Amino acid sequence: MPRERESRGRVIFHIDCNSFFASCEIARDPSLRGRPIVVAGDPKERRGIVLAASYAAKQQFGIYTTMPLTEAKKRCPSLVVRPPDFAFYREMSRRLFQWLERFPHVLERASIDEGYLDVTNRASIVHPLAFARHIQQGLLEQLSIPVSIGIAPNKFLAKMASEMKKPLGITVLRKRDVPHVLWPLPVEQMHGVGDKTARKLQALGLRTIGDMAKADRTLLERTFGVFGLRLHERANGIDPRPVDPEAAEKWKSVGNSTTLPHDADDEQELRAVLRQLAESVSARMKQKRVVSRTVQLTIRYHDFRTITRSQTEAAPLQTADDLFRAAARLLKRHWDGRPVRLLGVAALRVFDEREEGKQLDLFHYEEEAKAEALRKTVEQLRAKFGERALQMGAEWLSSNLEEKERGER
DNA sequence: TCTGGGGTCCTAGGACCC
DNA sequence: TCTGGGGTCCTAGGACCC
Repeated sequence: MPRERESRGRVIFHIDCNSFFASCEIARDPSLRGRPIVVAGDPKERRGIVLAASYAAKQQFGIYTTMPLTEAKKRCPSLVVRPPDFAFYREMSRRLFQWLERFPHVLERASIDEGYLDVTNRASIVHPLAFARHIQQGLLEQLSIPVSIGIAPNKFLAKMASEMKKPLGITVLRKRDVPHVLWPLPVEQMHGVGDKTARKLQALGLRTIGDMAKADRTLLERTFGVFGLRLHERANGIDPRPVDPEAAEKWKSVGNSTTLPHDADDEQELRAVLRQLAESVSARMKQKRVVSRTVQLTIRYHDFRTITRSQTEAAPLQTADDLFRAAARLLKRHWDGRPVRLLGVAALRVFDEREEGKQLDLFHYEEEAKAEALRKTVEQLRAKFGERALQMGAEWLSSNLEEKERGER
């Protein structure tokens, strides 16, 4: 089936915003245009790394994302620094996708600043290249957001293409271009290959995307499992994934985390942070109209070792109070008392709040089934051991439970 | 120059059920 | 007394991306 889809010859755009956070800041304050600017946190609060750099900062000063702000300032003393404003970037992202929705094509929101457009059936109306230029100009004029566009027969190649010319590039990558354009590139430039995978590939003697494309499939499968097979396919320019307009609605989790201004080992202080995180997660869940039964706590210790602990509740949660209680319980149970660098709260496996009723019904049904089973067991025990033994057992159990609860509080 | 904050997908093991 | 094989749900961690 994937083959069939491939052979139909799709036309996919990958639209990628250039230095999105920095572009948003320039859109808000046009006097920054052309100047070296970065979005970065406050170094005094240990959030001092570059989240986004304008093209002037990148090209003239060699500043890049994740570079410590102190280093960036060293390279460019006149650097303009803006603190991150994620709510504003989310709003700009919303406007950007709203603008793209004017077209009748299938649109997938892939992240805050990139999306895919399947223009297959409309390609004959306007030439894809002209259409790409139209989109690029429109977004620049209407929202002051520069984008690069990759045009290819599938998502992977479109993504690789949009990376090739920045900023404001438009790049066409056909299947037949793969051997001479993609294959000479080193493996770490392939989307999906990070540091660890690149090192493993190099250990196998595979240094370029072409090496991977021509490698033995079973070798890649033995080393990487299904991921290895996918690497082999992609290296050969094959990617059957459809552009999925519902991808963004299938939100899997909503979370917030924060690095503390200093390492903290005071429980009250940590609980106060959890309270704030719970508030913001709850607000975002309400905005998205989702609820969740699973709450996850993230603790990063001073040595950067990070643990996650989660618990699934019987009934769905959404309020800040409920999220806070669940997170605080996890903290109580799993924090080992060492100084904490970062805390995070997330709602996992979220679902539409309108489904909550159904889930609750199911929950009650299950609870009733459990209660019924328990009643039966009790009847059997009574018949076997008599009333007195049953009472003694119950007393012993409840005193035990109380002890356990005291321990947990 | 000590390393942000938002996510997704995959794997693997254990509990539990049939 | 020991034990199959399939499925689902839950939990934890790792790799990766923007």
